[in-house]
Amino acid sequence: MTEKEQRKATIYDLSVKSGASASTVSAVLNGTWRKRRISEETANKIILLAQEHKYTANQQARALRSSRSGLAGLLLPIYDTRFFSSMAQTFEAQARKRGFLPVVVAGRRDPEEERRTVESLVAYSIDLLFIAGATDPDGVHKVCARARLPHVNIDLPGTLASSVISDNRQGARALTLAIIRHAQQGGPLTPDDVYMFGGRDDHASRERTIGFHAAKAEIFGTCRGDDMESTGYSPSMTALAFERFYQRHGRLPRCFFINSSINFEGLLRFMGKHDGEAFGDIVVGCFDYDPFGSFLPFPVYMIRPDIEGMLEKGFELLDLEEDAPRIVLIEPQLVLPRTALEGPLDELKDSVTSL
Amino acid sequence: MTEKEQRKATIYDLSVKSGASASTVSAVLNGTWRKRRISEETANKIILLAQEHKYTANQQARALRSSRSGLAGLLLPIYDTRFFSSMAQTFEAQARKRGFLPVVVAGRRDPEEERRTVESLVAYSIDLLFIAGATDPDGVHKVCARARLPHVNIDLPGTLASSVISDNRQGARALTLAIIRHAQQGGPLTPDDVYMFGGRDDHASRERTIGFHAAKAEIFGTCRGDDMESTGYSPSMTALAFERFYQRHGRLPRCFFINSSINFEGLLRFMGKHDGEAFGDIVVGCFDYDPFGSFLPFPVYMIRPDIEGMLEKGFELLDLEEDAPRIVLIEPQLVLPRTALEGPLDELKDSVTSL
DNA sequence: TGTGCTTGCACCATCGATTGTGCAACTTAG
DNA sequence: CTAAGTTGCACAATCGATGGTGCAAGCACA
Repeated sequence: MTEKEQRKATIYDLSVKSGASASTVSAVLNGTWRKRRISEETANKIILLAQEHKYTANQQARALRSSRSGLAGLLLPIYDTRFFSSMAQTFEAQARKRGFLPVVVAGRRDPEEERRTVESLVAYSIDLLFIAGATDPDGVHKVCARARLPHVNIDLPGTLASSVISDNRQGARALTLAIIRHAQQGGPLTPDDVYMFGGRDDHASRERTIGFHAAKAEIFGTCRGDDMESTGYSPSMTALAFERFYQRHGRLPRCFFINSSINFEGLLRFMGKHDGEAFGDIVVGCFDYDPFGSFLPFPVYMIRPDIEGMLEKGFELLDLEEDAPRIVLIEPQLVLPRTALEGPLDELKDSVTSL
Repeated sequence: MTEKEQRKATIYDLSVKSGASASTVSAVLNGTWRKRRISEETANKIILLAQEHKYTANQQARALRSSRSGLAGLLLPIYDTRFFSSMAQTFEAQARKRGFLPVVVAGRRDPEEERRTVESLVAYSIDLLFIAGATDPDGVHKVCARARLPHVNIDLPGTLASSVISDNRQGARALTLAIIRHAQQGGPLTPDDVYMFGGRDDHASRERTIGFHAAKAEIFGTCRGDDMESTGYSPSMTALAFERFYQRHGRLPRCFFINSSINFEGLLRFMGKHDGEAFGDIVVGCFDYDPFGSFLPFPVYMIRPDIEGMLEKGFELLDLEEDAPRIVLIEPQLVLPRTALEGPLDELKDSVTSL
């Protein structure tokens, strides 16, 4: 009787077995029973029964009635970047900690697809949405607003909802200073030796550009404008940019700033076609962290956005339910070359060797 | 009237506006209207109305009634490995293509948490589940069976449900042959120069070990057993294993096989503490692909599992609804050193530069 | 004109949980 | 011993979509 249930138990099954009404069972099992003045005795009996029958509430029914689904959404552009997959993992942990079931979806940097994707989340009446790196945050905002869906922007700000983002400007400045100083150890440097690749016309790229130029100005006193190649978030376009630079100058810049690990993959593709002489003495800064990237055969400084901090803050903002949108800056971390940071992997219970 | 709806439209709203009954509206909008002999005219009228009002069905209600939620689950151990995040991304695309909303969750390699996680998916009456790298696939299977939830194992086989996995043995053999041959170019090699790090007592590790030893036997004719360090899937334990080896031999093995990119991160940590002399002439094989890993300052051969192929096959198996579990092998790909493969990133619409 | 078939749709129970309301039974005060 | 308050619970409507069933109107045919 306890073992071989045919279907999943419902409150009605427990109601019959316990002699209490379904509403009583419901109240007991969702924790509102004190408010409903159910006796401790009745409650305990029902809780025991529920455990015996491995009762779990049908979330669809609960959601239908209460219009709270228990689902929390995260919209990413893509997954398979260290940055976004860390985001997914951290989001998962934090959402579950708060009692939500996380649903992570990708908009593939297509405004239309972003909106459709969010619509489909809305159809599941998700309770909240984190928008991380949408191409069109405000378009997504409108979909959310129509559905009265609480949401925050993460990492890339929108104007219509609150945003939690990295301090791109300061991070870029620190990163640029670090690579310039490192490169200067190999001999004097001119502004022309310091270049920037990647990014496009979004808020993050703009801020990083400002930080990049601010650092150059601090070191060199001045800085000309012709020191960037904006390639979008595309490995292949970035590879082309490196190739062009190489054709023009016979080498890569002594020292350069790469806008994200996606663009960094463009450098890899360039490297795949050339041998070491093309990049023997370069110093690279990348606004993103990837442990393998940190150990490439030249100094790589990286910036690790504080994903945990951003998401934590994002949940806080959602709890506050303010209506005036605001922007919160979170400081990222400068990671020195040849550094393998610990990560979520280290918290797993798997560390036990089987030998 | 079309613009400022207060709440999301329901079939009842459309029923009133169209003059048809709610059941007619429902039938029209879910495509069963021909079967119900609704006239084309009525159908068109309702479809138009639905578009005007941006109607989307409440999935909770639909799920409650029909007990099909439209959710498809993927259980991962963790996200932030290139392998699993690619898996998540590919799964997302394939699930959406098939009309499901993907829900990706992580069990963190803890059998208990895996089961709890799946229970929570069951509470949402998900329609199918992919189990990728569960620590206890058969435990998860039981939870699924109780809930009559169709499921397949991906990448790590179970005995109770069908599985789609990489051909670990052949992959490991090919990888081992590749690194040995490469290392032999630097001078003669003995079996003691060829080592294996990482993995534990799971099916994948066992098969890879067999392939590894098979390759050694092919080359050296024989092979002793003392050529492995099983460290679990933990970066820190792997780092320790490298450290121990280094303490004993004063260097790393000329040539070694790393069981996964997670273990590879252990090598990074080791490298972070040592300078180049500890690994000047090593040749490494890793059973996983990471583009940055491919460009480290020594030759790295990698195996890229065919994630797309595995998932595709997984969906096929679920469609078949066989009851006898079976195992399908998918061939992985050997990736030569210094190779930046194209990936999902390249399919994005983002390639346009803003300059 | 009556019988029987088809067309086109409406009615209504149902999925499982939530929640406002009602009301016995019991307790306490006067 | 009665009125007022408290305790402990049951009842029933409801969320939105689905699908079995029933039935009127229209038509063909004898």
